[in-house]
Amino acid sequence: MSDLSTKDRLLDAAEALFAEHGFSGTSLRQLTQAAGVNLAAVNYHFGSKELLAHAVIHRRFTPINDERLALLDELEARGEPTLEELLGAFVGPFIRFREREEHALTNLIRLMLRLATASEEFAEQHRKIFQHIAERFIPAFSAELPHLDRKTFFWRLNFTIAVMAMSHSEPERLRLISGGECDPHDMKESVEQMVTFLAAGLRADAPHDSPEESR
Amino acid sequence: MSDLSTKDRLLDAAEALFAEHGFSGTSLRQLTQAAGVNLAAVNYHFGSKELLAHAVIHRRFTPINDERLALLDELEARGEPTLEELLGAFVGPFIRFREREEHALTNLIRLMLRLATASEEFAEQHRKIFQHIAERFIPAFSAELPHLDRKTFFWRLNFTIAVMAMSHSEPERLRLISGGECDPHDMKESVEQMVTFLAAGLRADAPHDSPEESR
DNA sequence: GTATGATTCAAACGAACGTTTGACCTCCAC
DNA sequence: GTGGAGGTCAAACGTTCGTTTGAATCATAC
Repeated sequence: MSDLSTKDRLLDAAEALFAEHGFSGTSLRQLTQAAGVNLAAVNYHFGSKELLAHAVIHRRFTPINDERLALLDELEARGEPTLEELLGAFVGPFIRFREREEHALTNLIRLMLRLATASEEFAEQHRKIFQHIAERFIPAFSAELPHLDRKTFFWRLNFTIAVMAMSHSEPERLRLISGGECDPHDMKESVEQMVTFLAAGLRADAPHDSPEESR
Repeated sequence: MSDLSTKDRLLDAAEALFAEHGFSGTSLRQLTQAAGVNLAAVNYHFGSKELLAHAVIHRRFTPINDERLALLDELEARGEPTLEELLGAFVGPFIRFREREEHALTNLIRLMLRLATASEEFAEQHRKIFQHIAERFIPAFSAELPHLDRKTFFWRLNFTIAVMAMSHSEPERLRLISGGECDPHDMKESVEQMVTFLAAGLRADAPHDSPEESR
């Protein structure tokens, strides 16, 4: 059927099935059958069902986050980047990944959201993956939003992450609420809409202009 | 332990456990034990594990959505509402629910997001729950954003829903990325930050000022 | 008190689960 | 060709799953 290795076929099948039916909702028998490999292959190659899920996450997010950091390096080497450029580096790698593999990212982010609440061990793993991203992007965004107090800054950064995550994890809701008028898979439109909306939200004046705390 | 009916105790336990471990990750044995009722009670009162999940969703969202519609009625009776007032009616009932029952809403929205992708039947059920909300709020928001073409309007409405859903379903990420500086459970702050951010994003000029399509 | 319907209970049903095992391939080094 | 490591395989392990059953218990009406 395919010339991929057993390992890769398991990762591909796991990515799709875990996202569709959840971690516990997917049995190793379904999974190995979908991958066209033997039932015992999961435990042979990955050690357990749980470690397979970790491997699925890491395979995808490592290159995406590397690209985000590389883009930020590039921007900062050219001088102080604009807010729009920063947002482009923040969301762009996800968009380009989706252009190459349409459904993989949706599956991946759904899986991520599900596993994050599944166990402390998963949460800790995921925290590690995004630590470098936070360390680099928080100061960069902060420098472009000097009028915001720290609290407001973090609230809005969290909103930004929410928009990104949900846009990728639940793309079909856009089609549904728009009555089919919008195409969530138009990647050029997606990044334009996201950056415009988020830039305006981030730039707005802080809600309480005379904060009693943390300026 | 409590004077609640068997039905209510099952709904409470299901809401918490489904959200924490997922639908398939929660066994009826765990669930009935947590509720302090007999294993057979789920099938006796609800018919099946799946129908119990439906009941959990409906019990909570029906009053919340009723309150959202009532607030909109009230606003429209007083004349044309501002964008901030509309956002207040859109997000307020969730906030007030969370003030009463701290963890219930987080559990509920997580469950909703998980079940939405679980099966076509679930998705259809959920579509029905929000149909009236869409029918009433879309024209109201649209009237306050006359400068937006229809496509841009729907993209941003979807972003708005994303911010609401994720803020409630993953409150702890805000605390994490802010290094503990922000309190996601400060409800007054939450609604202020959300409304300010979303209003600015919604009001921004459309990304392509000379759209070749749908004005 | 006794009949009746609603509810709860312990026990059991067959099916499916994640994991382990040991035999069996395959392929390259020697 | 012989040895051994890496990989695959069918089969079985004990456990847990959602659901069903039929008897026991409860509340209410007569």
